[in-house]
Amino acid sequence: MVTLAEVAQHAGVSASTVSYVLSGKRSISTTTRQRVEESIRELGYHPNAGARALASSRSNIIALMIPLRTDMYVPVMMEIAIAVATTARTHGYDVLLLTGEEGPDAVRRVTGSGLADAMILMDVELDDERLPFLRGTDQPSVLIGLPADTSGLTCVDLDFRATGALCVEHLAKLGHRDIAVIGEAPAVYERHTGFAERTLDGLRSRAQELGVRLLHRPCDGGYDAMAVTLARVLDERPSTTGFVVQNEQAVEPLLALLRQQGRAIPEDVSVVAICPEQVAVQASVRLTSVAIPAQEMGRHALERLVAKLEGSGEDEVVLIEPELTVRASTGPAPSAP
Amino acid sequence: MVTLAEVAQHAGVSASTVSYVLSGKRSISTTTRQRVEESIRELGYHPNAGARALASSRSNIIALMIPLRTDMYVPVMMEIAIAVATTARTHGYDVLLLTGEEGPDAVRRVTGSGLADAMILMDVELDDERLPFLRGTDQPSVLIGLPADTSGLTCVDLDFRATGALCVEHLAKLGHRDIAVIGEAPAVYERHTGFAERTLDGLRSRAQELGVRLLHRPCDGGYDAMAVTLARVLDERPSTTGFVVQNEQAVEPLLALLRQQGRAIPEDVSVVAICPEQVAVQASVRLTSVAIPAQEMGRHALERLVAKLEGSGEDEVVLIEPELTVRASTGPAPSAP
DNA sequence: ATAGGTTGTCGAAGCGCTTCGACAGGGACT
DNA sequence: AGTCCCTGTCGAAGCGCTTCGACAACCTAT
Repeated sequence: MVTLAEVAQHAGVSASTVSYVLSGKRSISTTTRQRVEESIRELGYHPNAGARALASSRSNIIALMIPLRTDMYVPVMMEIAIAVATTARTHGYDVLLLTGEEGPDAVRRVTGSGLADAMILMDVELDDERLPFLRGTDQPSVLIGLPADTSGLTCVDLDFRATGALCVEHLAKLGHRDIAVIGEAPAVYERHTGFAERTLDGLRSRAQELGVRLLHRPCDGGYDAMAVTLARVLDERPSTTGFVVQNEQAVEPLLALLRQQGRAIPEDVSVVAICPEQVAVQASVRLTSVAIPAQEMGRHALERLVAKLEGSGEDEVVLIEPELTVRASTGPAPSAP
Repeated sequence: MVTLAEVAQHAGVSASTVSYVLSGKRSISTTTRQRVEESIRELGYHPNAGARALASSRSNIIALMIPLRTDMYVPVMMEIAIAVATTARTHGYDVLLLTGEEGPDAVRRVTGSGLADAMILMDVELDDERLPFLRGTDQPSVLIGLPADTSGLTCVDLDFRATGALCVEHLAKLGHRDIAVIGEAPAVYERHTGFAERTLDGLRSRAQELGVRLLHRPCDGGYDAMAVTLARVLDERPSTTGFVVQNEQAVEPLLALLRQQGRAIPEDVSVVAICPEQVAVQASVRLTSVAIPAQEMGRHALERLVAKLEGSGEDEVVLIEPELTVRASTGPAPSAP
């Protein structure tokens, strides 16, 4: 293992000089800098992370807490995680992966040990039990998702209220007066995950404003669950011509079942999905959808966090503006016979 | 920040004693131990990770390098990552998330800086450029996936050769004589990812042994790609009655397209999938499948790695035995008319 | 020419922990 | 009673780095 001291000796300067070359915290003459850099390259020197963390009390590590639930759509989580990790690298940080399993203890452990300089939390519940620990420390943090009380917190999320509104608007404009909402798995609502409720909120209030009837049903992923849910919906509201789906695992089943019932998309029924782009374009019908900008969320979260670490970040709730892309799954409501 | 010294003072012992209580590396009398533990609790002490790493030259961190490609099935990656992370915690390790982006440099950086004690690599190519760096360091590592040359490496993977064989056997036993293999995206083969080729190997050699005709076609995910591929396959080999799919994104499209052509599953055609359990049971037909045991792979990899860190692990290739579960998508080949 | 300000470099202290060798005290033996 | 060996504890060194204050050397403005 090559050490700073060895580099210093090789370059004929003191250790502190090498350190300043590395950190740029003091000015160094060009000649010295070059000599040092040359030595570093020649010896293949890599600063020791532990020593650095100890001396500077910064680890240059950011903790990312991801859920280990399986009822959420996994690729979105993954995409966020990867966006966080790659963006972190561009700022000189590495990412430590924590699973939700440990819960609040993980927060304490990581902040207490100085393992990470800051943390990003995903899958935030409305009344998340990790929040007190976050508020109780001066370690910067960013949530992906919105809790009920955001005071003193920085949060990044898609504006799901607006997303809901957007979906209803689109369908209403096409003349649909009876809309069914196929939601996330019941467990997601039970645990009071903010985004699901906020979407619903947006859907409902816009529907009311526009005089559209709304029927919301949570639904597990897969064909069987979707079949049951769809049957109930059509039984209760046979006049339904518009669907909003917010559950990636239910999208394809819904399309298949509608087709199976002889309802053509978009001639007889229209479907709007709230899902990642990839799902929308790879589905059996190219779906009109509001995209979940996973990458953008990850990147945003990380950048806010870095801003806070550098002292310039204020607490703030960043809501990403939703965008609805019209594709082949929506069309004018069939006129009454 | 509470330090070791403060705990020691509070408990009326020396710092080293506290350290030994924590590490258990020397015997401590019960009374002292209790007094120290009490102080630790009372003061809310957490050992400083940096100091620990510096003094002991062990960071208790394991690096996990995940691919950031999108042509692989993401949930599997995620599941492996989570299994690694949770298993790591039970052994006292944390996990650092590296994305494939940095490539070999990341290996150098992490081993050089002592940031991590060991690493796990996913998405290994047959002639992976990270391998020289792995072989060139004495830091333990485990690969998930198999490169061409496994000498001096520890690898964990599903036995994809056996998996391929198993699929053919099952279909052959049911009387199918013409089998089409819908494979991963072309890019996966082009990059020489081991598992895809090994599966093909297993499929082919078993097919030959059993006198079954095999037609292999790579295929991108989604409906459009699948439609093109399927049309070609049926054109070239109209007598095809059995399908093996190794591409999660192509499974549902395949099923839908077959149905659309009026081919009933499993009466007219049989389909065997190589995919995670969840995909198999959530599909529109419950699929006969060979499961990809993501969790098991992650857990295995981590446990081998910990064994190596503790000095007892030998280099070794661990191939997980595939299991074929019969569900509703396979049945006897239709007898010739 | 001198005071004052820059700029570039160095030495030393110290971050919080682990670990080694030393050693006091108490059995269990001769 | 003396020796030996445990067991439990302590002190000190040191891990590799950052950072602070000091200071020499030079430059500029009087």
